[in-house]
Amino acid sequence: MDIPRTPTSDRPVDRPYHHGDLASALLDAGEVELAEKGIEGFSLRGVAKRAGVSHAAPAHHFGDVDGLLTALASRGFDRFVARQQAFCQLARHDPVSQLEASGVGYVAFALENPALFRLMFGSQRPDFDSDVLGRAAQAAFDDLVRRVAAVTGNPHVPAKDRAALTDVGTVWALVHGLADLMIGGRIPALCALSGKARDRAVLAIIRRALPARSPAISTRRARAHG
Amino acid sequence: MDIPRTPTSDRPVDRPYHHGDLASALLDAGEVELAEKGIEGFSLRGVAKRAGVSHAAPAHHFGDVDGLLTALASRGFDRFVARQQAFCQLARHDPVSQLEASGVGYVAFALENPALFRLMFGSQRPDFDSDVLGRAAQAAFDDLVRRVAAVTGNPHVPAKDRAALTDVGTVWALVHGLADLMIGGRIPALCALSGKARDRAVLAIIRRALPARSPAISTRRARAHG
DNA sequence: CGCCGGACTTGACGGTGTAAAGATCATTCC
DNA sequence: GGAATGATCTTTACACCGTCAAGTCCGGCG
Repeated sequence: MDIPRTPTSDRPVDRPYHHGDLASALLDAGEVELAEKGIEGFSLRGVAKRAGVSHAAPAHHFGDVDGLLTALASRGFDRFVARQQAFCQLARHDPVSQLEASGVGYVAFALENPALFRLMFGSQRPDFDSDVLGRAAQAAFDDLVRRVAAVTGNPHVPAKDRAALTDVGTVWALVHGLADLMIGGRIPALCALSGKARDRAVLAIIRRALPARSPAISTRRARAHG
Repeated sequence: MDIPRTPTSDRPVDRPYHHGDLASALLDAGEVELAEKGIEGFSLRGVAKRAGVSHAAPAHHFGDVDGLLTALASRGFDRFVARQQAFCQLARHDPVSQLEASGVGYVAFALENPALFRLMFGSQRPDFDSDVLGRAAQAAFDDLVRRVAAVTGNPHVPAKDRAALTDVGTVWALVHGLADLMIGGRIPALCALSGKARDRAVLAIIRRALPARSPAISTRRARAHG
């Protein structure tokens, strides 16, 4: 730290008393804190220290620690869908390839941001009833439903239609489970891989579970067994 | 509290200074604390209070909070495999039915013990390098590998054989993802169900992803795509 | 110019994990 | 039998945490 300071304060003199955009600075600091300390070691005071402000400053903008975590999770969902879209744009444009690419992107995001991913899917602390987070999470879910529907050709929403629920649930559960297990290092043979090799292995697993390329068959088969 | 106490102490007089089996009493209390407060609100002092013992007593037996959580996770894995076996015994004895039942048991355990499940699979705090937890977790993994191998007929271990890795990874990821998403309430249409109806829906999803009943086909198809 | 209100700091309080030292008791050894 | 020993549990203390209340700073409006 070589920022000039007044003799009596730790606050840099070139930064005004009013930060200007402390809220987003706290979000940036929070993301770093989350990535470094993990969700279990996350601390409001640590975030404040990273942003160079007093320990109580975050509460002023986010209410309490859960408020900051909610905002972080919301931001995470935005980047989450963006990451999946990035993978989709590199893939072929048929529905199956798009769904597969989206799944590989899902797993890639999780491995790139393990603590954030755990915050988004494995924590009780973010408030999913809040407007901003609720909307962000719903958008991610809608994306998935849309891509699955493009493959199956079933236009119904999963909440009402049993076959659609089975279809979406299968894809989502598979990809999500893969992401969660790999974050935790529970599949050593898979976690040992990296980069393209890892993406290929993930893709193989996704294809292994979604072998039926023609839409009608998969949904009917699921119904026959139910 | 109507337990008789000495005037100078909060310790009940009918319990000796030495508890006798405090370690296992702390494990019981820890399980309750975990279930009630969740992994995020879990506190060593809370466990000590539940066990009626001083706040520093747990550290003597488990070192620190992570030590207690490690022991709890280990116990959890034991009950986890037992729960799956219970479902298997009620199912038909062919390999496919056994694997399916095991998956339904996996999800059932997760929903019955959400916080414990999250501790076992979604937390960095338990020490999986410790002998007792490492062994318990490995036993659960071995069970899964064995049941999958019984279906595919592939005798290789997943760590060495790519097709076996794909097979086990697929099943595990699917069931695990289902469990984790349902714990988090992320699939409302599924979470709304309960009891037998829920088990049927879970079974439908498992069957949807494992449609290939004959072993050779599935593994070869996975290889052809990789 | 005055002052009003949001932005941020300071100080304090209860709760938490854990290290160190003290108290109690079962066991063993003479 | 009686003392020594060591494990078990308690007490005390400290640093860190989240959060509340009060105080300080400063842009903007009257």
